[in-house]
Amino acid sequence: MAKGITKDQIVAAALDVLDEQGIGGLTVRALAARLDVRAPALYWHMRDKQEMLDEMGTVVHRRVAQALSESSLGTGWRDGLSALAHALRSEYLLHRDGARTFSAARLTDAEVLRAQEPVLAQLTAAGFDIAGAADALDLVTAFVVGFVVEEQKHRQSAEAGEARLSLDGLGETAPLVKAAEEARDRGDKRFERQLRILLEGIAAGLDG
Amino acid sequence: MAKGITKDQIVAAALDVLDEQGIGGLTVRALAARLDVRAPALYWHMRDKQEMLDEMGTVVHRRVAQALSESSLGTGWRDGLSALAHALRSEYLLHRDGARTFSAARLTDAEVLRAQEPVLAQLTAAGFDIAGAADALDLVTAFVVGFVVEEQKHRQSAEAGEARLSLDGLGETAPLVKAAEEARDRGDKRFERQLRILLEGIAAGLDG
DNA sequence: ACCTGAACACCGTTCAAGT
DNA sequence: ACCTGAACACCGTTCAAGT
Repeated sequence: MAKGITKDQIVAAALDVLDEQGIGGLTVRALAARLDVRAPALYWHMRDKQEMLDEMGTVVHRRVAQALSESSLGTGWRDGLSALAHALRSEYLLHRDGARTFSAARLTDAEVLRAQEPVLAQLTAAGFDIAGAADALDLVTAFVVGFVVEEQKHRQSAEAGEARLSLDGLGETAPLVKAAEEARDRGDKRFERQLRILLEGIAAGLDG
Repeated sequence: MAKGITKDQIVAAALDVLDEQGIGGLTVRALAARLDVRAPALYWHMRDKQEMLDEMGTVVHRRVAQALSESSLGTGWRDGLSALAHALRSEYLLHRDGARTFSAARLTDAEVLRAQEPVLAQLTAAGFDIAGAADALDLVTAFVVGFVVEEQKHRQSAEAGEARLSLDGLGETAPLVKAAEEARDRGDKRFERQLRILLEGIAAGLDG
């Protein structure tokens, strides 16, 4: 029973393959094998591989929207943007190569954007005009994408046990670069600090 | 005369192929053809394709460092970070798929990091501790990466004449999302505004 | 409607062999 | 030292044919 593969199943399986094999191992054949069909079967359900990647990104961003709608109800614009940032980072971090993969995808469903409505409402209620609200939202989004791209790049080279760039030569002529490298922590605390700085800048636009 | 291909020539040719064919057209064979050799010849000069991508990213970031060292001399931390942001965005925008391609690369030369020294010096001179200076610098970098990734994604789908996501269905239930979409300009002005907001947040950390 | 087998035009990479 | 020819094990995608 329940014969035939659905688009949702394809996307779910693709996310599994992504996690296990990484973006380089996410091939149409590997995906087909996981679904127990031959590769050409997938082309009955999707136009090409890019469409599959776009659908994957849309599903992940739908989850971001879902998490956002569950977390930011009834609070101020700061909490709204913070919830957006956290939801986006969390969903990206859930998947191997998530930031690179999903930030490159193009949404196939405009409904996903609806989750921005309450955040924009909070911002405009606080006194931002619509352009300022859009800037604030886009700024937070760009930061999270850039942050997690870098975060996952480091995480992977660490897991692969790859040689870090030696900073020995910089010790004498660039002591601050070396000190900054050593002072840099990784992970949640760093994200929270930088997000807070960003939100400060947005808040400053209210009275400027 | 001048027989034999050099690593620098390979990287330069690879950047040309990237601009003409995009990241998907940047194959080892296409690169070899441009250099008038057969594909296996390239493997005498590099270990694999990833090393080539890393070298490309390193060259581009060296240019960012160069531009930075020429533009921010003798000014305050704000100008230093602003120059960094502009140099990074400019060099990324110079190449097709630049943000995606180069932000994924891993630096092969620590010397590139030396360009951060004057910026970090400006920040610490202004009163930031080393961790705060590193946060400020990383925050600006993450923003630029995220901003240009999005910028080039939109630019390409526009050039390819691809269908924009229809927002019609959102008109009644998500008017702010629709208004924000219509209010959003693209390009330099938007970048300048968002960068200014970011710098405001960093400045706030000095007295907080 | 949904899937397969076979095939096409590619990939990145290796390696013996050439100069 | 530097490059080629040939080959290997793959890719994404198409399409006639099957059910």
